[in-house]
Amino acid sequence: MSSFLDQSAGYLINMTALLLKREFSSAIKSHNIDVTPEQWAILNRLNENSDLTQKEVAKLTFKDNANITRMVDKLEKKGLVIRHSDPNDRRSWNLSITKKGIEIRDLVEPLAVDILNKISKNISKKEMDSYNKISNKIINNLIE
Amino acid sequence: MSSFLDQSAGYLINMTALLLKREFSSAIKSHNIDVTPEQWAILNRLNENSDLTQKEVAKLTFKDNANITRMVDKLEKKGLVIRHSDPNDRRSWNLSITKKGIEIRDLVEPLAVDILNKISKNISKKEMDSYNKISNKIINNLIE
DNA sequence: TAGTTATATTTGTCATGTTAACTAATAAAA
DNA sequence: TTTTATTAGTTAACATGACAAATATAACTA
Repeated sequence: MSSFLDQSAGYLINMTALLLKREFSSAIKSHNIDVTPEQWAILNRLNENSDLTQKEVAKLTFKDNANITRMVDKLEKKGLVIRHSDPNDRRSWNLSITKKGIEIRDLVEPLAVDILNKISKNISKKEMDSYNKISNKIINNLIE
Repeated sequence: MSSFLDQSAGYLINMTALLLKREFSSAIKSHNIDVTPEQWAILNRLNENSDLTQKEVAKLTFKDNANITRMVDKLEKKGLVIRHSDPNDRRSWNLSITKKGIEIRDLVEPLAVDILNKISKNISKKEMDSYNKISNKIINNLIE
């Protein structure tokens, strides 16, 4: 016996995200790259925007400040990110990605693209556009 | 500057699941119910099927055996689940949900339904059906 | 039957997500 | 300017997820 919830959007969203993250992690690992998907997301933001504060990274990644602290600690230890003191506000850090950080970011990007291709199998571009549009609607319904 | 990945299916799936889980957790907490969404998922399975082993629960919930051990520990401590020794295989447990477990499960179900309604705002039934269908396709692409 | 292999669960370790409490620094108000 | 409130970041505690190793039992095979 199985619940009607098993085919609900909630269940499916959760399942999809779980499998997707598993796939991404394992792709990164199989290439012997020492970074997690979450750490990569941070590297990505810092690659796009230099001198973000931790708070700004938290906002961009929809994560908690406390998490960012810990993850930046790890990224700093690995030499992928540097904390610079902010001359205007001694409470905050300006973060920058290192050369090594950029290298790692660039190594992972094609793996992300591969996975995007993999999940799109048997799904037309039109369908995927519609899927993404509805994802955005759901996100907005949850953010409000 | 933002990456093309920000509107990719991967990013959106991840974001949707994150917000959805946050919403669910906070709904449960705001009703002062002492259970996590993941624990509720287990209660749900045991409510549908009695005498599942931990391995079976793990398979149904797509989780790790080790995680199930720990979550069942917590559910047992709270008196929501009982471990019965399996007469045919002394390695495994047969799990059953308690009366209190069923009560908790039943309290949370309407909250899950509320959230399903909330995320469906401005999305037609037809659109949502298509969304779910594509979710299933993506899941299959990831499971293969 | 003895020895090997497979299985179900447990335990430990590490990363992340959530929450609360805390520190230091800035901003606002009296 | 002194007090008060807010803000950025840190730390600690707990739950989950992934992974590896360990234990006990079951199943298989020579």
